[in-house]
Amino acid sequence: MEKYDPKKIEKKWQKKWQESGLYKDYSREKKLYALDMFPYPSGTGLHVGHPKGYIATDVFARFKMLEGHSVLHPMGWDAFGLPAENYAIEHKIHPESAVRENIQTFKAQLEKFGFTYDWDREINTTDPEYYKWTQWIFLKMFEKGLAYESDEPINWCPSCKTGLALEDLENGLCERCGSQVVQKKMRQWVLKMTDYADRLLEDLDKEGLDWENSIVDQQKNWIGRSEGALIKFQIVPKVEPSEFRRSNLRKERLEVFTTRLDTIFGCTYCVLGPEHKLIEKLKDRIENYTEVEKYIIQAQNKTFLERTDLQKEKTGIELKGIKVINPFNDEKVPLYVADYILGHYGTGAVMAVPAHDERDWKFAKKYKLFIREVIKSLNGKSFIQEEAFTEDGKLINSGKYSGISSKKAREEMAKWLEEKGIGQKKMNYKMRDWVFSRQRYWGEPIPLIFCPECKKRAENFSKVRPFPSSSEALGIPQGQTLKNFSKGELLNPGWIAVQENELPVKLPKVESYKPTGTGESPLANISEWVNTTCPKCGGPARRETNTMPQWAGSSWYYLAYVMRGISNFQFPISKYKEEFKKWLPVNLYVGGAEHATRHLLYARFWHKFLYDIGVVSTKEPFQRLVHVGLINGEDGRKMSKRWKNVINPNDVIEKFGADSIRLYEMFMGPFTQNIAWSTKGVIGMKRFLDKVWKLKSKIKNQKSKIQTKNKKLEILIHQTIKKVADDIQSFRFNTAISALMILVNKMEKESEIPNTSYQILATILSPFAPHLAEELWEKLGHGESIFEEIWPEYDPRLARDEEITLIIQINGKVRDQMKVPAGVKEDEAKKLALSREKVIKYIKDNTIKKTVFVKDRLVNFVI
RNA sequence: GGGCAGGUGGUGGAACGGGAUACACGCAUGGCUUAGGACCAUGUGCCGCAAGGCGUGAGGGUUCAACUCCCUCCCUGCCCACCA
Repeated sequence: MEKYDPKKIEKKWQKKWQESGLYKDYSREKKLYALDMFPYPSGTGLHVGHPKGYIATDVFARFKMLEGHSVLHPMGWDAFGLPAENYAIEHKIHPESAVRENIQTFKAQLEKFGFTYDWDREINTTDPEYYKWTQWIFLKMFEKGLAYESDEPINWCPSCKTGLALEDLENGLCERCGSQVVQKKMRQWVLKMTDYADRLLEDLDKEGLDWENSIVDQQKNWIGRSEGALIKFQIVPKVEPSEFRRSNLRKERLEVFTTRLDTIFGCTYCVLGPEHKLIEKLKDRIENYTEVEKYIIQAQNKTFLERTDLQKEKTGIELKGIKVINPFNDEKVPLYVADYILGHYGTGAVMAVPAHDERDWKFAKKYKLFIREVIKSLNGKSFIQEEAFTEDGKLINSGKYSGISSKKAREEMAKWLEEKGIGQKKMNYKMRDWVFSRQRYWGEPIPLIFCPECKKRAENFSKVRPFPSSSEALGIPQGQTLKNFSKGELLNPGWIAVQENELPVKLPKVESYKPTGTGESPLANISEWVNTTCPKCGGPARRETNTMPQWAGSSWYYLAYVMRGISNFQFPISKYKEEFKKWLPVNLYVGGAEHATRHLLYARFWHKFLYDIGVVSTKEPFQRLVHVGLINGEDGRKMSKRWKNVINPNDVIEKFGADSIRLYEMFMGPFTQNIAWSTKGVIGMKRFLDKVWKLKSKIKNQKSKIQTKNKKLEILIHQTIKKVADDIQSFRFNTAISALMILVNKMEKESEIPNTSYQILATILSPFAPHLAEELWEKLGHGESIFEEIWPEYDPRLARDEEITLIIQINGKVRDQMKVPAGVKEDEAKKLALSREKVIKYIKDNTIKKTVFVKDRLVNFVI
């Protein structure tokens, strides 16, 4: 007999499958959209870790095809952004050709696995026809007032020479290159993601998503909603009574945010972050301003790392001459500046309650400030001089609120604040708006044009009708423009949207695509591209030269695959709505956990926006999300060039075949877990496939269905059909394969196997080892592909054993076992058990106090 | 410091509250062979000649019965981190 030679059969089937369009039957009633997080074609090629997720979706896709679904299973390239650009700079080639080369490498590698991709739907985020739509979505957001220009300080990476979103930092270092990030004020485009914070948070629970807890929690954590209150502390005016009226200082207030309003009677001082604007305003009144200024400069010079490193030691300085008034007890308390207060969270200022907050407690101890206890723990113990008590409890020393619970106090105090008009309940979020511009070449150009004339007009218009800055407060009907200006154009005077029919705004060719370092994108140097005319008034205007971040193109790509089914990205959007309805939401989304807080939040944000403007009809894009565990090097360390432990899938496929590596990566352990690679393990899979191959010689060609002579084999087959199906459905591939192995081991021991049994084996193995299964199928004389088959049905009665082994325990310890017919009754089982020699020996003359019987499982005698 | 996931043989790992270690790797012994990362058979948690005893990070608890549920603690990985 011929040997199993994966090299020979795999190429053959890969070619046939692609040519026959086997995967492109999209007409079936049942539909499934299986999606992988698409790769950055990075230049180093794939290592064996990358395809793990792709194999899983492929197994799932093939399984669903066998169950009669039309399956959409596409693949594409996320090719914009820093990795591609840095690679290009390093190798001194244009990013475009680098990307082209790398895609070729990646694609060649992927094709060897025999995936069910519909390559007709391949996408590439750097294709102008693709980013036309990335730009279009941005323009829609701009139009609705969700994009705004901002000069706020941003995180600047001096090495990558670009601004970074908070999400792009790792311990204060640039995630890409590890450089120290500095704060720099810069003009940026920012997307108002915080407008969607509540929906992004709540829909995680409300929309019935089938996501892993860990990822849901990470997102919730990142959004970081906390319920609290805003309180205005009046600043004590330092003026003579006669001047009081004239002074505008009397109106000066300090606004703080707290989640522990119930502790406010324990507020013995307040603290500002070094960035707080009030310091500058009160400059003249601060008696020790020189020292304060010194402290602030010091604090700002501290790098991100230093500020977090210095956790143990809290520093700060009092603003001498300034006091603020606690509205609840009219107490005048001192005001400090300290760098443990973050400028960007809440209002950048806190009321300090040292008795009930860890940080305030440490600070108060260090500077010997008064600590007043106002919350008593329910067990009454108090160690306020030893440590802060931060839990809820009962209020004391709190005027009329004394005696009530923390929870109730928060309610009532907030009500009081609102009545007095000096505060209110307020949600706060850790999540911030998305800094959306990058000062780099290799990204989508932001399709906006700056027109000085239109700026004047827009400003004049805004003067006539004062324009609120918050988009939700605008209340302008969707799509409507005022005096020809969209919401976005009025929010950002002078910035005019490129017309839809002018899209895409293509990236121009450029001499040097290296960052300029001045904070401007290299695009700024190309005057013939930058200088243009205003689409609104026709006057001279300039293009925006910033580009979009890498995350832009990946925030909607799952829609692009669907669009490719209809046309190659032509306008208008209405063309695609039906198709979106047909395929969305994505039924299965598989990818790395590292995207839990960035890509997945951005994509959900964009999807919700597209839902709001009527493009898609589901509130969430991804119905089921599974995260793939990493494959580490054989040494247990992360696979990387640095450790010389990288394994190229090509080499593995060359030696053992694609089916073996597919099988191995699914068998190595629980899918979501990180596990070290083992080439030995692949060998084991090759052995298994060899066995399956050789089993063919045992086929006894008989026509009848699973024949009854070999009842045990028949039962095992039915059990395996069920087990493999259940396990694939719940991503327990390792145990599915183990079940297949048990079946094969059993078949091996038989002298002959019915033809039908062998065909069932081939079918249920086919999602994992498609090439081998297809080859065997052909050899068995079938003209059609095995993937046109239907997943075999199992007989639920047969899937259960009819003879089972009943365990006999004495005092919970296993002492004996016996074979009995399934479904045996308690009395019968007891009688049988008690007649057994071993049982008699153990029981001797003890009395049986109790007997526990579990049907088809065990009988336990307690003596 | 917070959140999440984990801790089971020499290794990767199985196990609806019911036989701990399925399946695979490795190893050992024997066989086979024109010698290969081949194949076949048997064995393989620990102690013990055996009967038997002990075993799922540690300690407690619930239960007839705990890897599984509850409490306390230790350790590892990932994510977040002065978040008011």
